[in-house]
Formats: sequence, structure tokens, C-alpha cells
Amino acid sequence: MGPAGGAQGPDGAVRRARGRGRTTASMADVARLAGVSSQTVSRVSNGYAGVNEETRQQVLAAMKELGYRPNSAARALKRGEFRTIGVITFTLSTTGNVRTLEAIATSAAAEGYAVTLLPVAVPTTDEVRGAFSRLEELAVDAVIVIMEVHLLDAATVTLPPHVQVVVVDSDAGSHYTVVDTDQSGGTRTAVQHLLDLGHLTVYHLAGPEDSFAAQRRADAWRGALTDAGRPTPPVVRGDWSAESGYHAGLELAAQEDCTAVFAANDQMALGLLRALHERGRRVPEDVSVIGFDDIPEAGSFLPPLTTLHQDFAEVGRLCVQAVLRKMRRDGPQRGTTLVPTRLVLRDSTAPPPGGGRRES
Amino acid sequence: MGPAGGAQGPDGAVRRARGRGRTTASMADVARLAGVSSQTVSRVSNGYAGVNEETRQQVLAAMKELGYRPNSAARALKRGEFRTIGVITFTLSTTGNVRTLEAIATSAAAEGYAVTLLPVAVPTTDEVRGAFSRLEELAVDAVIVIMEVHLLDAATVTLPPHVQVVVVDSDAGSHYTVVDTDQSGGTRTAVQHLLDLGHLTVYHLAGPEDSFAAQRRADAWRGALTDAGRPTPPVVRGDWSAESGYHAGLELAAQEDCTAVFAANDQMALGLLRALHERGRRVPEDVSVIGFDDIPEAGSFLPPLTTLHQDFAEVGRLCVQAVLRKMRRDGPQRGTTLVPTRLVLRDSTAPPPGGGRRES
DNA sequence: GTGGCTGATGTTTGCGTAAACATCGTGGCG
DNA sequence: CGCCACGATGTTTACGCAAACATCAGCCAC
Repeated sequence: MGPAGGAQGPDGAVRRARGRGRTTASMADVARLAGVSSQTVSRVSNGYAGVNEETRQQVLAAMKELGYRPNSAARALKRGEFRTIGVITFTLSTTGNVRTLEAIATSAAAEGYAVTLLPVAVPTTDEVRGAFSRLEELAVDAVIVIMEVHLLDAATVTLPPHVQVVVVDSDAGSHYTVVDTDQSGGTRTAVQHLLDLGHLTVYHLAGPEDSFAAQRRADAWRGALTDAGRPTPPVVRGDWSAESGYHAGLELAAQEDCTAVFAANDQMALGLLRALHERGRRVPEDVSVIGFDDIPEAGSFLPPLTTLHQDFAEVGRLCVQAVLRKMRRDGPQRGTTLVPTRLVLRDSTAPPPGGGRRES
Repeated sequence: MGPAGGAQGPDGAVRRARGRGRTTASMADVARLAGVSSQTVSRVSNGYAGVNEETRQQVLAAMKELGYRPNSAARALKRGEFRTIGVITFTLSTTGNVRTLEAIATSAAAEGYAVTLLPVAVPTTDEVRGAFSRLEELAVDAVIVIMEVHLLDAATVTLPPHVQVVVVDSDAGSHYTVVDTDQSGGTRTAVQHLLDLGHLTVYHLAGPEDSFAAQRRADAWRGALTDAGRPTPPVVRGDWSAESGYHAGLELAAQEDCTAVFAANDQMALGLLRALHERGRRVPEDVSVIGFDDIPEAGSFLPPLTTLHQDFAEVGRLCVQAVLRKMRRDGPQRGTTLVPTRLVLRDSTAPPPGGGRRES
């Protein structure tokens, strides 16, 4: 029937792909077996209407028999998109980043997108710039950046023009689309909780200075105290680690008037608990401690930690939504989306030793 | 000169890629600007010898001017490989998986490979099979599975024939290439440490039954005790979480003769510490506790936890090495590689209350 | 000087897919 | 009866790159 030339392979059988010696069925193979053109296979493969049901079944049967899988490289080349989202992270050692990443991967999968991980070894501007530069030849359609974004200074880092970017943990909402936990609201909830218990003021065990999240938690803490007309004790700083929390805790334990501490994350709160314990200051009887994150272990600290729950899953979900919206050019291109926190009451907070105003 | 048709764009300028409206320079654009053929551009791009230095410089200049980036889809289609490693994980909620993943990503990047994350929502055989099936149309050359591998039962899961697989945390060394921490050796070190301190026997707070790692730690614990001629107390089980460790700890605290506990991971050890504390059993004076993993917080527990350090970075590195070796068809295709652990002595272990044999 | 060799470069081709366009039969309708 | 619309399917083409092959100049040896 058909003309002599054309797609007929050397032996009419499934072709042996070059390179790895693997065997792969292409659309042409399926088409041959089903007795249709490869275009019809393509239509079936992509679920287009306008294919006779009978033909469809034949094609599907042929696909199954040959174990046909669309070749994503060819598809990407043709369509000009990869169905892949890149995620740039500096570190996976913080709970938040990991949980966010996991949520991103899950949400992306639900949308039919894969996730490619782009680790940046050292968070220097150069490294980040390098990552963004490499990005352009990477097979991604969009990028989500989970990082302190001082490094994303628009002046020095050139973003690939066609790649959509969403950022977590930044205040660069005017330049990028940002999704983040409501650091400020959460912090104010924490401080207010302690003030309501009767504490005269609240100390702050802050995260590192170069972190936006830490900065905003510190700012909100200061704001909450100021609004309530309370004095603001000096800030003690850690680097997010439990170890640094311990050292900071030794300092705080020495402060006689310190009856309440807001730790910028749970890990530091853990170290703080140990320091207070060592120095004989009981929690919560002598000192109340509140954390931030609600890591899974927080309920097993000594004592179980009252903390602010971050909904990382939601953050991840919104990141994916936002980046897909940007790609599809609908919805707002910029601005910040905040995910609320939730106060989780456990056993590390109580009224101050003298007995403050009781609520119940 | 050339025939009328051909690569000449509508206006001889950088083409506007369809789909996203983005602007991309192709090899042809670079070639036109540099006044060479696209093949020469390809040679320069791939660093082949046999290109005149002067020509090379011209091409490089043209590349730079146009901001040329090779299109990875086209490259993958042509070469038949993606330079991408897929990583299948069930959960990122355990430290080990995350740290391993991070190491894999870093090592892969160093080898010029990207990492695509393939989360499996629920660890059922069906889900895993689905993941492996989807895999074939995913843009990966090889796969690393970070998972309890009961689910990788060869009878039910068909692995894509051309995709190389390396598995973490499994005893399926005869079927797959496996890289793992030396669970057994680590466990024996832990048990021996406690016996050396003078404890008559060691209780075991085990991980979930369906985990290979947990199983092997339990087996090694039993073996070590048996070899030393000590009785083996009944196993208490948790699910890796601190919460489960707490509940198990309440049980253990009730055992009068329990002076030493080997917890299968640090999180459970944390919960155990809390339970012991609540029940008035001091650590390490009354009960010694040893963990497994050496998570960053372990040094900040109350008391700081003696534990076995796992070198996740090395595990990740070896995974990448192994999978690349498999792809390149050199080196052993199967077998198990073990990464040794290291005992980290902190404050949670001591001789038993009665005072055992002292070492120093 | 002629043939063959080497190094540098150009030309052709095809990877697997899917958009755009072409074809072909069928059935409705003036 | 003839024309057109329409649904179903086939054919052509191009996505960007790189292997394979072709070309071509310069040079050496005999």
C-alpha cells in the first residue's frame, strides 16, 4: 500500500537506540504495529479528540505491547518546555527548607511536573550567580529559590529572562514573587502569648543577622514589645543551631530578670532548654520558652516546647501554584503571599515566678 | 551558495522560540554571527580538539554576545542521555534521607549531573511500581532509591531495563547495587561500648519492623549480646519518631533491671530521655542511653547524647559514584558497599548504678 | 608532480515528537 | 447530482544538536 520509502526500519523491528545500547520503542514503532501513522499515535498519546475509538484502542494496545513511553527529550525539544521545576537551595540542613522542598516536589508531581534540585554549595553571590547561569542550560521551565535573598541582589545576579522565579524567605516582593510564612504575625502571637501570661517583657534569642527570616522575627518581636509599651531587652544571637542556642542560653540564664524567651527556632530553643537546665533555672516555672517552627521533635523536648507551627506544606504548594501561574501568564506576577502560623501550646510556657496576671 | 531552503531564519536574527515567547539563541545563530558552520560551533561547545584557536575565539565571542546556552532537550535527544539522576524517596522527614539526598545532589553536580526528585507519596508496592513506570518517560539516565526495599521486591516491580539503579538501605545486594551505612558494625560498637562500661546487658529501642535498617540494627544488637554471652531482653519498638521513643521509654523506665538502652536512632533516644526523666531515672547515672545517627541536635539533648555518627555525605557520594560506574559499564554491577560509623562519646553513657568494671 | 596524508571546516542526516497542512471518504443539502 | 462541510487520518516539516561523512587546502615523500 504505502510508498516504498519512509519510516521502515532496517528490519521493521523496534530500533536499538544508540548510546547506551538500550531498546526503546518510538512512536513510529507503535504506528507500524498498529497500522496507523505516527501522527495518530501522537494524538492518542496526548489524548486529543478526533481519533476513532476503534483506532484508539488499537494504538493503545500497540503501545502496551511495545512498552512505549514518550521520549521526554524529543517532547521537550518539540514543545519548548520541560515540565520541570528547578529548586535552588543553599542547604538542606534546616527543617524548613526540607519540608518546603518536599511539599514542592509533591505539589509539582501532582501538576505533572518534575523537580530538579540545584544545590548551591556556598551561599556567595558568585555561587548563586553561577547557579543561575548554569540554570539556563538546565532542563527547567521555572525556578523556585529557597534561600536568604540578600544574595539575589538584582544588581549582580542576572536571572535568565525566560525562567520564572518564585522565592521563599525574602522581602523582595517588589521584584519577585515571594511565598513565605507569616514571620511577623507568628512572632507577635508568640510575644503576646507570653505577655498575656503576665511576663513583663520577653527576651529574644535571634537567628543569624544575614537571614531575612531571623531579621523579620526580630523586628516583629521588637515591634510587639514596643506596641505593648514594654522595654526591649538586648537581643542574643545564635545561628539556628542547637549548639548556638546553648551558648546563648548560658548568657540568658545569667539574666536575673529574664523570665520569658522567644527563640527564633526550635533547635535553638532546644539548646536554650539545656543551658537553662544546667544553670538550675526551671522551665516553665522560672523561665518560659517559646520556639518557632514546630519541628516534629518539639513535643519531646524537656519540657515539651510551646512553639509556632509553620505550615511548610502550604508554602510549598503555594510556591508551585505561583510559579505555574507565572508561566501561564495569569495571575499576579509579583508580590508576597504569606502563610499563617499556628500557636502550639505545650509545657514550656507559664506565668512568671512572681505570678503574673492569670488568665483562667 | 547554499540551496534556497535551509536554516536561514525569517530575518536572519535570533529566533523567537515558540511556546513561551522567549528568545533563545541556537547554534545556527552563533554560527551565522561567527561566520562558521553550526558544526564548528558544536565542536567548540563540546570542547573538541581540531578547531583552530582563532576560530575558537570567534565562536566563543559570538556565543557570549548572543548569550548562547546549549539546549539540553536537543542535546539529550541527540545523545540519548540526559545527564540527570533520578532519586526516589519515600519521605524526607528522616534526617538520614535528607542528608543522603543532599550529598547525592552535590556529588552529582560535581560530575555534571542534575538530580531529579521523585517523591513517592505512600510506600506501597503499587506506588513504587507507578514511580518506576513513570520513570521511563522521565528524563533520567539512572536512579538512586532511598527507601526500605521490601517494596522493591523483584517479583512485582519491573525496573526499566536501561535505567541503572542503586539502592540505599537494603540487603538486596545480590540483585542491586547497594550502598549503605554499616548498620551492623555500628550497632556492635554501641553494644560493646555499653558492655565495656560494665552493664550486664543492653535493652534495645528498635525502629519499625518494616525497615531494613531497623531490622539489621536489631539483629546486630542481638548478635552482639549473644556473642558476649549476655541475655537478650525483649525488644521495644518505636517508629523512629521522638514521640514513639517517649512511649517506649515509659515502658523501659518501668524495668528495674534496665541500666542501658541502645536506641535505633537519635529521635527516639530523645523521647526516651524525656520518659526516663519524667520517671525519675537519671541519665546516665541510673540508665545509659546511646543513639544512632548523630543528628546535629544530639549534642544538645539533656544530657548530650552518645551516639553513632553516620557519614551520610559519604553514602551519597558513593551512590553517585556507583550509579555512574554502572552507566559506564565498568566496575562491579552488584554488591553492597558499607560506610563505617563512628562512635561519638558524649554524656549519656556511664557505668551502671552498682558500678561496673571501670575501664580507666 | 602526483598521490596520499593531515588538519580544519562544511554538509548531510536523523534523533522522536507534534504542529501545520494535506488528503480522503461520507453525508447533508440546495 | 454536485458541492461543501466535517471527521478521521496521513504527510511534511522543523525543533537544536552532533555523529558521520564530505570537502579542501597545504604539505610531504617518492
